[in-house]
Amino acid sequence: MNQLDLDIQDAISKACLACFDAVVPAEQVQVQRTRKEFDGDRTVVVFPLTRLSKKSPEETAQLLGSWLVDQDDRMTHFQVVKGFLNLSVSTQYWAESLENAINTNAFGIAPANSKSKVMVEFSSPNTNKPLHLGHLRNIFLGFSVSQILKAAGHEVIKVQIINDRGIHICKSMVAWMHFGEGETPQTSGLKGDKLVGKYYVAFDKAYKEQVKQAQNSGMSEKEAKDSAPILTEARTMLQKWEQGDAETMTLWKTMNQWVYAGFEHTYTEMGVTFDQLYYESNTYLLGRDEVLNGVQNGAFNQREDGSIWVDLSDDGLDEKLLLRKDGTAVYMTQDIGTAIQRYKDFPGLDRQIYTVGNEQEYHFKVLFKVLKKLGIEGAERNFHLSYGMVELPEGKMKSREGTVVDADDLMQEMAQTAGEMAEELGKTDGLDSSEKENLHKTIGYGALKYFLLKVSPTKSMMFDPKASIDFIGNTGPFIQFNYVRALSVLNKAEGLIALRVPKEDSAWDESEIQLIQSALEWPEMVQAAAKTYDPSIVANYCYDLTKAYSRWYQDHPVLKETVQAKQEARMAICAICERNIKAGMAMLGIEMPHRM
RNA sequence: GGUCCCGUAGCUCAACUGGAUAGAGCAUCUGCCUUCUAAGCCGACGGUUUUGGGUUCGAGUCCCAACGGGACUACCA
Repeated sequence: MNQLDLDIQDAISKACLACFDAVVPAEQVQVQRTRKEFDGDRTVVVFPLTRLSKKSPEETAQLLGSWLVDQDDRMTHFQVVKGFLNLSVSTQYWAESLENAINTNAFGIAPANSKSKVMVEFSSPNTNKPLHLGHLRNIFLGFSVSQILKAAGHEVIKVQIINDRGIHICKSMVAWMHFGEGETPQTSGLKGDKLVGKYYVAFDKAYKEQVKQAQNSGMSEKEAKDSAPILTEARTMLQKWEQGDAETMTLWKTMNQWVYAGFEHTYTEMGVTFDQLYYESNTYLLGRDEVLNGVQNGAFNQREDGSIWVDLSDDGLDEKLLLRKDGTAVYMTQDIGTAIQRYKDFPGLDRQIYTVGNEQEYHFKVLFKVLKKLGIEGAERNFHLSYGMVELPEGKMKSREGTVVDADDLMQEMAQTAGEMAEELGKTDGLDSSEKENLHKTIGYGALKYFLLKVSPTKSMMFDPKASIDFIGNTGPFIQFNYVRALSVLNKAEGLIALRVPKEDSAWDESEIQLIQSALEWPEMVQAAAKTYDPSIVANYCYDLTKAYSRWYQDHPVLKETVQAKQEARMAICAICERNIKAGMAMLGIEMPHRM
């Protein structure tokens, strides 16, 4: 909440005491921006106060209004509509606030490291197949949230846990040994993750054939599925891996390196980086001791067969397995170990944010409760940044059915479409080929990121590859385009018009005062987005501000304006919009072009 | 069966966390380039917020029920 609203709350609280002899805590006074169809800038909702004033809503509002206008010289006049007290704030106040904002370095951004240290985990891929559309939502969300938290003053550590071990990797390895003929990314010209993914598919194909054959020779389906020779091979390989067999380890390392190189390429294209990587092969054994300690402390209980469970029925959850009877780890065991390890790796870590799909909500509820039972201080502050599935028109993505939308392909298509459109509109005349390529990527990737981030994370969303992503309307490129226009004005005005904010009423019109108010809401938006871990708040703010700017831009020329004060006022509007939009889009991981 | 999400214009999404006449974009129709970039702007069309109750000055928002969609409920990861 901004200072003006706080002051109004405070004043209303005092006014209630003075006028009605009633005690109203300031924070209970509802202050909001006045709807545009009414006269005024700020609205106080007086309905809740009528019980104390013992007067009608209109009468109450009248009394409070005159008291306030009398006391606070920022208020010029007021109007009462039903139970709403609409206050008009002086143009001078808005102009001064705008001046402050423009003179503030990085307006809306809190000082670095002024708040607690947080860790954001996102992406967290398997190493047996390439990244797809679902990963894109995850990665953009996680990255954006970390940028937002940083802007809100937190120290942020971006991590991913790489799921680099297990039966799925062994499947790719076995298939490569059978069918690969020594193929490498270099010899095949394939991206490493694509190459490994290709053998994962090859495994599945061979496996299905073997199952079918076995069934044809009279075996039951279950038996056939369980005893397919190629699956047995994969299992054997997993055992060898766990024993540290040298040959297996070498192949495993080689193929994983291919995948990492492939992922790295994709992350670079996205503009995404990590501060620390965790590998499951290093962490999957962590956690067992923690669980055993928990048994000692009485936090968990061990059954007769030796398996260890946590009883969360008091928290409305079930009993949950933490360690198998043979003493081996389950997913939860590993996550417990990894979480604790991270607290050790980063002393002073306040909390961890896990960007993982909503199908794992139950898992994380359990994890946080378990951490609490283990005595981790602040475990309840951890947050599962849960997001809905990205659905395709034909239903869910299924890698086996070939309905996955590949991340690299999609990004490339986006850039290509942006290029075709730019060409058609004659936007890229005079640019060399590498400048063109960069511009097309900026626009195409911007459209994709914005599309995936403008929706609230909790909602599942529809993605139609043919129709979904547009470059006009409520889109990333729309925002980029208007940013470029603002930038263009500022560049052309440089040296001609001073960046100076005039205070007199005659310099401003109503639409400009509205724009100033929207621009001044920026810091609150950053805080709100950080508090709820929700980039869509930033995305929607950027759009709303851009839309308002674009409307205004249409009939408020800057360079051609002849009245100096008005010209300066318009310059200031362009400047603050340009800055806020750029900062907001940066938090979404979206670059801004200089022309388009 | 139990738990959790979701249901708003033909489609994709908003609605400042209980406030005023529910807003944008797409699609459809229609105007505006001799004007700082038309990937833009103006206008029109489009709604019983799934349904039925309840809470109160006031409900898309909170509570209950029903209907519809999704997820979870593995000694898988």
